[in-house]
Amino acid sequence: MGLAKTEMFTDQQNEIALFAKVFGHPARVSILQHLFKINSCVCGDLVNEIGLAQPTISQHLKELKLLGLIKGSVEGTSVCYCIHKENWIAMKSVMSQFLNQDITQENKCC
Amino acid sequence: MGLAKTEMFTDQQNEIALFAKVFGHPARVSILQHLFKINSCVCGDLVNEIGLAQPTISQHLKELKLLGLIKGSVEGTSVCYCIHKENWIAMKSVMSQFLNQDITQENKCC
DNA sequence: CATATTAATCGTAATATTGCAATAGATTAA
DNA sequence: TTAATCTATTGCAATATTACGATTAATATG
Repeated sequence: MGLAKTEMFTDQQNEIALFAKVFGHPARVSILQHLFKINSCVCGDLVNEIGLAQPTISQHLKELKLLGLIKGSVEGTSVCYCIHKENWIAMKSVMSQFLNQDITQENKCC
Repeated sequence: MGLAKTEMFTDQQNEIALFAKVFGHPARVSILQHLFKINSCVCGDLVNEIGLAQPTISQHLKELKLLGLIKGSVEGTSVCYCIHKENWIAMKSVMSQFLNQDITQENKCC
């Protein structure tokens, strides 16, 4: 079906999955790393940097923006995208809780 | 196309994306949380716990196993699945590096 | 205004993902 | 061996994702 049955999971589980999904494509990982590195950006740079077509990059940026992980402001004919730091920190908190579940006890089997 | 152009990204970027992708579905998030919670498991439990059909759960388990995040051992007619702790820690290291990129400097714009 | 520049949107093709019914495989118990 | 139990696999339908050419929208510049 291609459609996840989100209604049978908790809000927290769905939120984790949504964040993870957006990181589930190397182009978006690359975009975010680049934005962190140069600490400021325009879309055209990313097209050159990454090598996908402009509409493709634009679409990936849209998804990142939709989740609030980046923000963009118009600068003349170009758009300046950068990390939305407050939201990034909030996202990290959600993901860290998931990644750092208690791993100390011994398994009862396996 | 539905096909990511992985060849234009680094191994690290592709690895992050692969891990993230597997967390990109709430059923797999839920399965992992349940495995952490009870610290031992069989597939039948998960079918009752999560509410998806048995083949669906089995398929999600397969993906988690493929990435090495869980391991399963046959126990009679059932299979005992649990977190692969060493691999989980290794995965956490990769994901943490990505999530904890330097966020301290001020943006040059935005 | 006309043109250039840059990013967003639309439309579409190819592929991937999700979910489950039906079935097969494996193991135990009688 | 047969039946019961549990998990994996197959096959398929519905939806999602990815990528990009063509186009549009918005803003600057001459």
